[in-house]
Amino acid sequence: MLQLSKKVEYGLMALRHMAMNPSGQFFTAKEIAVRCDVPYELLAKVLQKLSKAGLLISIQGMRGGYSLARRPDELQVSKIIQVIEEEKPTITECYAEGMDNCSIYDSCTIRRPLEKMQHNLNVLLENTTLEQII
Amino acid sequence: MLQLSKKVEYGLMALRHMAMNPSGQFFTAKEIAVRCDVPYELLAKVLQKLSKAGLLISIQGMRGGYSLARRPDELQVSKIIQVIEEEKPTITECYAEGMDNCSIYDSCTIRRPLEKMQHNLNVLLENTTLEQII
DNA sequence: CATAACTACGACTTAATCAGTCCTATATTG
DNA sequence: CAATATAGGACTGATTAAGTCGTAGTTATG
Repeated sequence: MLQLSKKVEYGLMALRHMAMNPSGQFFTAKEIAVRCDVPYELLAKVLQKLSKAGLLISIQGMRGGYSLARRPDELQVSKIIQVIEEEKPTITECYAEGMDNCSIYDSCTIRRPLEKMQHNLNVLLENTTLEQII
Repeated sequence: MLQLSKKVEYGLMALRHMAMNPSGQFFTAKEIAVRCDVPYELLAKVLQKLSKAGLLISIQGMRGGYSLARRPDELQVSKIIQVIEEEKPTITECYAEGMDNCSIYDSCTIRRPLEKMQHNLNVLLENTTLEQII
């Protein structure tokens, strides 16, 4: 309940690992997986998403790897979650997907009231940057 | 991701329904289920938990039902979630269950850094009361 | 130019959790 | 004692998360 997924956890661990080392340095997925004791295949996909979204720079081929594309203080946790999960973190699905996916959309009595809570969560996740969780 | 469960949603809807009517009034599970357009059996269990935890007063038997045991402004969302889920809302399992349930507890590099975020979430959920989501 | 060391990406399997249903017991009223 | 509630255990099905596998494409280097 309200928990981060393993993918997000692994992603944060990897990003933290990179942020703790001199900027510009490149790391392979395998190296990070070993260091963070995390399943390689899963981590690899997470890194691919982060790279595709422009949060990481990737270099293919031998001597390739990943490197942070932004300064840690510019990297919001909300953005990291959004990229990895492919959707913004929402406390209830209708905020993300609208009425089409909610069978009681019209009769739902808490959608509007919960908007405040959602807003506060947004602020919290936007204000938390990678730098703060190093 | 970071979403409330249906049980919590239904619980909040039911509590809101009660809070919007004169205090002291009793409601049956069936009545609330119909009004909120929510599965009766599931809702019934949620109400039982809330009552067992002292957030609701229950009266059994014919002409029975549930009533709020506290004022809406005394009912924290964090408490409601905790009762329904039977655990405090945590962004990562180790905060709730400790090292026994986490295979990488020792090597986990983000547990301590994330404590700030967890703390901020706690504050948010504690400061949001039922009154505010009416 | 072949090979080793990488990223990229889709398909698949398994595990875990959540949502929902059903059944029975117990309490209370009239 | 019949009707209407809460109480609660057991079960099934649906959905999602987690993890695995296979393969293709890219690049440095001997």
